[in-house]
Amino acid sequence: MDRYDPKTIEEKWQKIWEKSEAFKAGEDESKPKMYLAEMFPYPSGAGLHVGHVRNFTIVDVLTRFYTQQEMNVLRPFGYDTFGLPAENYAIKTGTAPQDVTKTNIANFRKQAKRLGLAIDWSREINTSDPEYYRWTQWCFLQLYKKGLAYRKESYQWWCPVDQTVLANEQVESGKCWRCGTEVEKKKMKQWFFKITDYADELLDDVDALDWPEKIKTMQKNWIGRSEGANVEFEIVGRYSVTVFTTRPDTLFGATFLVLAPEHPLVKKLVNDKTREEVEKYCADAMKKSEIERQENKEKTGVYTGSNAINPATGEEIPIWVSDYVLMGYGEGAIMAVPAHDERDYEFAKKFDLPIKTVIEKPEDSTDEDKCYHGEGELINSGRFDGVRSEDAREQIVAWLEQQGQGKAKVTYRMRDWLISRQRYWGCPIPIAYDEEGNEYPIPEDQLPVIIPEVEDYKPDNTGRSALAKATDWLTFEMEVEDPKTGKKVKKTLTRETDTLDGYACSSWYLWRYVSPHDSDHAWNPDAIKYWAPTDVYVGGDHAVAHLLYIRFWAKFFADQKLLPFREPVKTLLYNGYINAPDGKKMSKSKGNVIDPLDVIDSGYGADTLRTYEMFIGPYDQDAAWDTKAIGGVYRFLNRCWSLVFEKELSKADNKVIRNQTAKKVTEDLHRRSFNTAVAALMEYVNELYKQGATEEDLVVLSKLLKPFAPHLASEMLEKLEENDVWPTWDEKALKAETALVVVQVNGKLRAKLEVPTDDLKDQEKIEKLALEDENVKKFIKGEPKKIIYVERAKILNIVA
RNA sequence: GCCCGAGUGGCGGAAUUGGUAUACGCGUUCGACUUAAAAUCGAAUGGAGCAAUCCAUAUGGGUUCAAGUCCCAUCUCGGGCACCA
Repeated sequence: MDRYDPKTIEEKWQKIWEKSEAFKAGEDESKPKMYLAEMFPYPSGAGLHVGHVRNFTIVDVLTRFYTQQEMNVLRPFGYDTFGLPAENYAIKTGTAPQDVTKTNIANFRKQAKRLGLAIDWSREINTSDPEYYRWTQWCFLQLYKKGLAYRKESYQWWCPVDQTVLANEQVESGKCWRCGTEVEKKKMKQWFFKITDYADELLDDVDALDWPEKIKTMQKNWIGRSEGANVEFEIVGRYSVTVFTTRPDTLFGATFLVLAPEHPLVKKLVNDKTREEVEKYCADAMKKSEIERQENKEKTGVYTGSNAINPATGEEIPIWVSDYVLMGYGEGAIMAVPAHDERDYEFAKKFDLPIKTVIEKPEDSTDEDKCYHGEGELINSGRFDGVRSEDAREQIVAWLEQQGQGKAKVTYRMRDWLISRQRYWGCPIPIAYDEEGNEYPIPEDQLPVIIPEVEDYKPDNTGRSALAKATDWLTFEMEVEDPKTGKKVKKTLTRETDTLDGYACSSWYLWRYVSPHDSDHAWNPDAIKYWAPTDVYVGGDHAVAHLLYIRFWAKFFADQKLLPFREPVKTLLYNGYINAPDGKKMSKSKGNVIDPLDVIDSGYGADTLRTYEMFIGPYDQDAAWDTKAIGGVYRFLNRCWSLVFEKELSKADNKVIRNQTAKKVTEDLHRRSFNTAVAALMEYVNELYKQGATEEDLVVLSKLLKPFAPHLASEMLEKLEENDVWPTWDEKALKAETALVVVQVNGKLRAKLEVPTDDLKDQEKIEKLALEDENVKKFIKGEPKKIIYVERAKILNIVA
């Protein structure tokens, strides 16, 4: 071999690893375990992109680092294969999604192997494999049994292009997350998971997670817990209406009520005079898209014709309808306190409604808004006058509870998780119906409900997926318990044609990895006990959706005693994107995509690509691809190769930098500072180039390099006849014989003293040396006022 | 509008506990090798100045022996939320 040849080296080692199944998770359960995973990819037709490489390499560097430290490491891999791209491709070309998926997986697997990833390939999973989705259906049934999977009719987000409903988490600024079309509201009967049952725990447990603050904040905002009260307002002569408020202390200032246009009571509150106008207003409001509603912040509304009674004052107040009140939050109705709420204030001004101040603005308040929404003393509030608003909240709620006109209430912004999709390429929901519409879960021993083959995958606006076209599959006979008589009867049933949101399939895959071939369990109880939860999970997407759902399922299955933990991911690393050289997002249409396979094949090889992507910057920040900078990394690997294969060994003693480098790289990997770890290796190599290297220097280099450039490092270790066990360092060897002490006068650098390391303890000696220094003398007139010496920082500051 | 995060050379970035600002890499310049180029190797590289030195971490203040790091205000950029009562 004449020079560093990545192609030959990489092919050689990839074959060796494949043959020896080098990365199978260890089975010796006496060793400490480490379970790492990336967010499994959706295998698109385009193959791997540089973002995947960054994501996978982070996991790989840590996998190899912990493996070299002789831990038991589990690093599996899989594919998230249900979803729209495969189905849309099938609609266009007529190829079955099953076949498209197979081809794409084969391509992804091949490409991932060319990166030299330390994957336990015996654990590969694929969410559209019937052996996998059988257990997704089983998970659904567990939730169903406990009442946490249920059907209800309500207004839902509907994407008119993809012809399916969407979860709240999949609507981004009023648009479909997949195709960008403005979503519409459609009233439909749909399946939900009752994630709101876990709202409190999901919120309370966030703080303790070793996750990025950004993600934690987003989850907290998403859950959006508000404490307040539900208050009953009697409607003159008839029913009552319930409103939610976070400010029960302002009850005396409630001068009107506002209902959302969708509120069911609106119909009953109108009279012959107001009916026409109210009905028109509500119809218009519901026709508007969410974007239109958000853009137009000018308040609109109409009077219903009915009045309510303020339970605090006994006064009659009008009931209005307005689209600034949202049906989906709280009770879909509010008590308006225009003196202390900006939105209510605007509304009152526009429609000339009374404004009554009930909280006195403190004199020192700098709040200049027209309505004061801070705290203060109550006024115009009967016997609560003079009470601080903070205290009045509790007192007024207590008083309402006594009267039976209200109670303390916690409301969440988060809604239940809508899981129905009117699409073909998803996991069928294991439910069937009789002619009366009664639900029957498919028994667990009859799973999986297999996706039937159809001719035409196209959805239509019937609200049913293409599964409805598989008539042989759609209806079947099953022995069931009759809901009225309780007797076993044979019935002809019709299957549910909705499929599950893909996020359901990915909500439990981290547990399938521990026993991917277990045909009796979704996850094997012993294996899950040893491996789970996941120690390090790496991804750059799904801050609220996926990462909230896996937490929800973990808590649910923990309650069923099926999981021994309540949080599925200990440490989350949220990696940044890799953008095009121009700083913009890479996209096919802009033609600025860097293909990682091209980079490898151009001669750089996978090791250079991996090391470059780790060196490009902090892993959690976005970075722009730099076509030139990758050459620097290639040069670095060439120098590593050259040190082992070309250069003569030297007798030079590089003990200090060798030990320092081992320590630095180890510590940097522990704190996930991959870019500085590579920089430390570069410094070390530069030093070895200058000083010459001993065999031990090279062994340490190869071992430290292996997580980043595993093929090259393996080649180097083979030549050196060494194993890859992670090097330790000698604390005593970290210090050179002499050390540099920086001398400052009044905080400015004036001299550098080279002193024997042993003298660092001796402040007097160092002071003496410093004061004798010619340059230091120039800046000191007379006696120094004060001298500060910090041994740890090796700095001496003279205050003159 | 509200809530976070960030602003350091020509560029990507480093500085982990308040302690030598600019590690490492790119780019640029010079030199060696070469008929030449590429590759490689070596050296220099924040600004001003012959130099001593002075000035520089978005801007303006403050705390401290010492501030990129802590505090206050302002500006700019990025992200999240956004009529959530």
